[in-house]
Amino acid sequence: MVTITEIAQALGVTPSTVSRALSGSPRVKEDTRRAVEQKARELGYERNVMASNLRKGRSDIVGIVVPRIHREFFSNVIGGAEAVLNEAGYNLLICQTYERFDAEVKALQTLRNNRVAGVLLSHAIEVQGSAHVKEALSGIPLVQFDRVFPDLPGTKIVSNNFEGAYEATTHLIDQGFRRIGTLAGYMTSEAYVQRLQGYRQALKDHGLEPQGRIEYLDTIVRETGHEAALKALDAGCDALYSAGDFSALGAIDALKERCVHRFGIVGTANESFTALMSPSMSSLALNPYEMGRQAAQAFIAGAPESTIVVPMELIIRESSNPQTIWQK
Amino acid sequence: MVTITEIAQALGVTPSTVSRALSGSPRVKEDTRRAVEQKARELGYERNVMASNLRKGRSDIVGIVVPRIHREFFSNVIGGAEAVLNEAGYNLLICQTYERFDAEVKALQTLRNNRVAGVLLSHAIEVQGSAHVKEALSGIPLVQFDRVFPDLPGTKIVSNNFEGAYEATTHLIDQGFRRIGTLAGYMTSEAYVQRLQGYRQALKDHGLEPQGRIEYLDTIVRETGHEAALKALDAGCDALYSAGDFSALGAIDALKERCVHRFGIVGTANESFTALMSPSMSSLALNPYEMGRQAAQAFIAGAPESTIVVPMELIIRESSNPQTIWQK
DNA sequence: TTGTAAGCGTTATCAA
DNA sequence: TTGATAACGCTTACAA
Repeated sequence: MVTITEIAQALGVTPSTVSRALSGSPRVKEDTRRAVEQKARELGYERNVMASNLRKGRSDIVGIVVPRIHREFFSNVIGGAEAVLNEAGYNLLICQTYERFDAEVKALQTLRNNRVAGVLLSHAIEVQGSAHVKEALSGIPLVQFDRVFPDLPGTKIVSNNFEGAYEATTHLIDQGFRRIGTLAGYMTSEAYVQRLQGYRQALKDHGLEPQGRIEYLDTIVRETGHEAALKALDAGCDALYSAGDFSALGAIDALKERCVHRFGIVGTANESFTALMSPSMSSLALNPYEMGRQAAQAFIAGAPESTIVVPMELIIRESSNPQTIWQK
Repeated sequence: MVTITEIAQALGVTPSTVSRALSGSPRVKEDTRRAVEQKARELGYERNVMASNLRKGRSDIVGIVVPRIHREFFSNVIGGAEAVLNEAGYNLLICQTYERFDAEVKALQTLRNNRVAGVLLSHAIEVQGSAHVKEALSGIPLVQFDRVFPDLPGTKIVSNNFEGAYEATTHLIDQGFRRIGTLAGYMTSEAYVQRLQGYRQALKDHGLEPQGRIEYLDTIVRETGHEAALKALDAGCDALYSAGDFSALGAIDALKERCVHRFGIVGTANESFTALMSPSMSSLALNPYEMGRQAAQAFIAGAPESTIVVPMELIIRESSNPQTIWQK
């Protein structure tokens, strides 16, 4: 492995000069710089990142902590962040928590131990408070996205969940549905809370506040969506706004089992399967690639205390059309 | 940031002793070790990984290079590798190539510059030869998986593509289909070549070698699958074995457009949308989690020159049933 | 069992 | 514009 010392010896200068030349310092004669670059290429020199990082006291790695990379939302956030960060000379170290609290703790410790330059974080569902983050990341720039804790420092990147859910619910009302329930996700997450509030507000503004409980909490996966939808059918619902696509998928399972007529569904996240299903699923699309870009930019810009809202977009497909026939 | 020197001072010993105590060396008195561990906890010490790595000449990061993380195959490989590597004290640095050659080159350079302990690699489709890998990774342990170059050193983890494609094609024959085409992927990749050979062998063994060309190369995404399927229909095919799920999806688009009867399709990879579609898609499942585990274990074991075959499994659903009705 | 000392390769500070 | 020097924090021969 070639070092700057060897380059220096070959050229009869000191390592300091070589270091300056290679890191683009202005305090180097143009001739010298060219000679150094030439020789470095010739010898196949590559900077030892570990040594450089040690000396500089920081690494060029940015950690991103997500529940699971195979969720399209998160892989697209990663794509957006990666595009911006690579451009700026950073590398992305991806950690998955699989929605578990201890995995999130471990991931943050690992990142801290590796002295990462910053952390982009979307919390695991199991996480209820932010103490572990404060402990693990003091001094390390933090940007939260999607699932954020307001009491943590740094930039937060969120969707306009309230407005989005309001629009999705209003769309169901416009389609003629009148008893609209919701599959509401976990109330430990701000995003889900806001979607629930947007849903409620839409009903209220249209004079459709429900009799009886047709809000189903803690539904986020297919199975729980299925169970909740069966209850919703029994409760006389004719539509559901679901705060997630997978729970909406479970609900559709229930509709098909019962061969229901005139029932509307809108999911949230616009996972690609929503377009592939039959009937296809209407869904409130997030904008993950843009959220990833914004998160990375906020980190690079130095993460001032702020909240950036990335708008959602309602994608209308067959599942919110009253004419749609639900059968296997 | 607390250092071993501070711990040493606090205890009246030297940094070497602290270092030994914390890294589990046997050359330390049990009392001393306890005292050191105690004090380290007390002061909130965390090893500076950058310094440690510099001194040891290697990092505890393993790089994994994949085309795209949101493909379920790859995110599951990553999950399997992660499980094994975390257990062994390594961290995973994930790089995406988006199927582009220059991104693969850049990723390998980045990993080399970071002095990663090893690299797990599945090549981008654009990559035609292995010279760039040899150049970038000389001296770094390499494990290839799925898309491998036989001429590179190190362990290769592959699927039994020939046997799998043979089984998938035979299944279509058993279902009564007689003029079976194939959407064959890119012949620059061993995996696709072997699937094509398995398909051909199955036809041959059943006396069904086709008249005319019904092998469609370079089909891997939905659009090209759609185009190829239209040609296959015009060529009188009554079934298709597709070496990928996305191209099979495009083919199904074509079947639905033409409202075809009695047409069988089997895809490859068992992406989760295959189960969600209607009609659902039969698919030749890979075993990505196991492949990731095997790749990581091969790296840890020291990657001898060998090839590990992970078996595929045919998942039979509606698309290969002659009774299935194809309509929108 | 512990201490001494050197050095991993780079960069920052100061002086020339 | 360049050089000398020290230091980042840790590990590891070797010596005691």
